[in-house]
Amino acid sequence: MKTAQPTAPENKDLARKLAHSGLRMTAQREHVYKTLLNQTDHPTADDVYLRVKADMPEISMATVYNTLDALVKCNLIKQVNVERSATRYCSNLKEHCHFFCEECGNIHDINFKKDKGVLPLKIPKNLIQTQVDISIRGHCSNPLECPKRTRN
Amino acid sequence: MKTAQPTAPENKDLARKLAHSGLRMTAQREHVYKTLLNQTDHPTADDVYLRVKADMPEISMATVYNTLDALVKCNLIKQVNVERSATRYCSNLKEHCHFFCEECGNIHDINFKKDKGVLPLKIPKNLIQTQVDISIRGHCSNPLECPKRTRN
DNA sequence: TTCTTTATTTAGAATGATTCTAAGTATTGA
DNA sequence: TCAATACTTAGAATCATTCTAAATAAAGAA
Repeated sequence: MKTAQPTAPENKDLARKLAHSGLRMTAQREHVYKTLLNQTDHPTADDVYLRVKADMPEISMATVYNTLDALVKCNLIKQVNVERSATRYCSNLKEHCHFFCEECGNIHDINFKKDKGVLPLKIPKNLIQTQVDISIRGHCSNPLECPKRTRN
Repeated sequence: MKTAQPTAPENKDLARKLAHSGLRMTAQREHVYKTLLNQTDHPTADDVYLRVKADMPEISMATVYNTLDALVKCNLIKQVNVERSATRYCSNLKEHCHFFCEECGNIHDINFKKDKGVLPLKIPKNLIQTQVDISIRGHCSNPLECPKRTRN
């Protein structure tokens, strides 16, 4: 295992935040993090793998996934699309969004208020929007209404 | 192939909407659609497969997927979580949401306005929200800024 | 130091949702 | 009744991700 350089200022910060979660600073983690900091696009795990591989040819895909998970847990990066389990379908055609319970896995429909407000977003003029999806994550407060789901 | 019963009123409606997209009414499509109409949960393709299979044991998974796609295209049902390609990561920790260009596949960060309004949602009291994700789909209006992406 | 424990990395296998393929079957319209 | 097209099917293929087991590295104790 290569030793990381914790002397650079951004590395000190990374090392401190990793340590706060009981994780060690490693050369692999440093490379993955630096790669993400330098990118303005939203790379996939495979993108990150290929970019880091240029500097560190021996890194493995598993390490990239492990490191991305670690960085997400340390609040150093964010995941753009979280839901990776099976796509779900519904026949409710009224405009609504979804509440996903992280404990039981159930999805509840949430209706919009009649006098819809405007979303507080600055959308650049060159981007034409066709659809807005709002999804809420959280949990059901009543345990009786939030039974642990058996199947995913 | 079993013949569907286009005499029932909801079947007439289904047949009409399918025909509007140049699709035929079949027993399989009728069963899949009826199964979704009867469910208040948000079943996965596999859930639908198992439920339809009870009435129609010979149906295949491929048909369920094909039918779900067809029903989505006819605006008869909706997909809850659309993004099935690789998860993406970003190091922008400011509160923001994402604009996904359906033409080039690029993702742009969209910032919130400073004086954030309240989302026009009626969230039941028993649901405790921890996170709200807003994602916008559309396209870049300037073709120069929206080059077709080569890799997914 | 030296030992022990624990963390990390790795290659490759396994998984799971979805899509593809090729063949067979049904329906339509000429 | 025939030809063209649509639809269904089983099973293979794909792709992102997770798992596994072994090897390596670092940290803390003696």
